[in-house]
Amino acid sequence: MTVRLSEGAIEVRIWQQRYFILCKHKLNIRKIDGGNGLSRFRVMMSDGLHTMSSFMLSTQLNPMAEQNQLATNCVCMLKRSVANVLKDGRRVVVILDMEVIKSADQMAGKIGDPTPYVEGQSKPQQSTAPAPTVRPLQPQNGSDGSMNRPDQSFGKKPMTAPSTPGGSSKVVPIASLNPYQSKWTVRARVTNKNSIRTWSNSRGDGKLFSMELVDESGEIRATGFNHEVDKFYSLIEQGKVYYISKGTLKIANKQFSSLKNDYEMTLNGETSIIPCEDSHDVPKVQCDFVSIADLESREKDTIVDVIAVCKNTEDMTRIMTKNSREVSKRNIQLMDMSGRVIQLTMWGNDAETFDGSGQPILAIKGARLSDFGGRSLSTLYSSTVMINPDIPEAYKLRGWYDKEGHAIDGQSMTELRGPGGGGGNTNWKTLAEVKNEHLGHGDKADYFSCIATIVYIRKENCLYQACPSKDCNKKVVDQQNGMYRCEKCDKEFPDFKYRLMLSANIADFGDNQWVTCFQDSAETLLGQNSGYLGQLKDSNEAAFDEVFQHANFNTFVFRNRVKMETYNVSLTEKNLRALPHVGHGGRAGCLAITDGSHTNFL
DNA sequence: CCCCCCCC
Repeated sequence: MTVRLSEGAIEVRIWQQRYFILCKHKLNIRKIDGGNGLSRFRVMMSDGLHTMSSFMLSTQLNPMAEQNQLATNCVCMLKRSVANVLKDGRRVVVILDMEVIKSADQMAGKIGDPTPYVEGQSKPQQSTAPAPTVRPLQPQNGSDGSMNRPDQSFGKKPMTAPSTPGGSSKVVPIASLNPYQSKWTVRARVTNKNSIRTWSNSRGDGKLFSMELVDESGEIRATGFNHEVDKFYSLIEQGKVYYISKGTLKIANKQFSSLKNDYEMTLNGETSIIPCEDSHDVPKVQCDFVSIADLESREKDTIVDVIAVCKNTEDMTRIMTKNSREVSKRNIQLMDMSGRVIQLTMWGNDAETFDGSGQPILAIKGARLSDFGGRSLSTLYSSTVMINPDIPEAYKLRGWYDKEGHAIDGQSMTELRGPGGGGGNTNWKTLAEVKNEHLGHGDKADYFSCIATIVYIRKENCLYQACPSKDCNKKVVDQQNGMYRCEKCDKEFPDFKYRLMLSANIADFGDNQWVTCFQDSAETLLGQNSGYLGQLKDSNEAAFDEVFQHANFNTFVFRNRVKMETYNVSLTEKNLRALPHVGHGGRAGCLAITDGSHTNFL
């Protein structure tokens, strides 16, 4: 079986759908702009007449080289590439996709007697226009067993860029963007636009927003900082299509993005963004849905796309994060055609506004898989939650659920813990075990439940004056002029709200332990709300004391978080000392009350 | 140049 190389292709600079024989490849150790140490392979190829050594493999083709598919004398067909002239005039062809159609051992050796191609040495075929004069070669069809996949080059129909301020740069597919080329335009749909965020760290501070762009070739994340936030943020509408020209491309940090692209785009001073009106052909979000049943075998913390029926919606709750921020949270249960169920936690605005009535279909792009309760999902800031999306998978699921799925309970991937959760894996401990087993001494907090009796509650400093704003519970400073200042909100208020932080000593048959109870559990323990207690404290000390007396010797089921914590013990010494403090630094979330014979779940 | 993504 003979192979015909694309003789002359190097000279006329036509790469796509052309056949080359590989002369050698080597690891290029030079780091590219913004590179993070990724290997880059440089390849020398011959078209039978000439050799050219300035082919680069895009990083997604690294496995081909690493797995030794690119041995000398194998024949390659270039499917997609981007040609590029560097500032010093050298030409580089970045190979985005290629196929080895003949391995080296199928070949007798090199083909022809090629000589190194020197720019300008041969008679130029075209002095000005780079347009091809040779007709495209037909790819060899399957007779030699090679696959004849359709060219994946971009766009079936001709694409014309609008006259952009920077001149007419060519519309290119997102998949071809790379750090070597700066003059390009993509025509892309904004599938996810994140709100403006500010940061402040040792390297400086500023603001940024990011968005996700999609065209039919692929997707990429784009970020604008500071000046570009002012310039572009308000122009961009999620779901709309834009011509975006010029931006900086750098290696994507996969740790923070699930998008299928090796690169990310940064909008810069050269960037232009122009709305595109006729845009129906540009695809919407691209998802790679994983069946819920398959989530069992996926690694924790991976980012996945899921489409499922919202089978059950729990009420929204507010929780306190470790950094004392209060945030809205809502759990829902999702089921798909695998018949399996998984819990999804949504946060913030998503949690507040979600309406699960009518059991909608949810498509979530970029949810994070957690191992909580076995397997569960959580949305991230970068997740896209689509309700009843207009895609075939959604209609299929709707039909399935209405016909049969609704009757299935569905085995859950998420085992719910704690009293009332139905799961049998509550981490019951006696207080002695908590100490002996050094719970809370690890990197992460431990959680345990116990049955214990209140033996003492400190009433000193149990109430504090907190910021009255809805989502802030920070202690305020009394300005002694009728105003109260919140440092966190950087505001003064004419009022405050009372909140509880209670130290209680609890005991079981073998030991006792100090625990800290925050607002909700403290109110449960005392049987009064914090506002009323605040009033009592100022108006009727005897009644206030009575509440604490009354709370003593009641028995509860406590659900606790335990974590060794450090805090400043002495401000009088010159050097602040941080001493470990075996902690009740956690939350004694009282989830249930027992009177010894009954257990009443709250 | 970000990269926070929370709670059980």
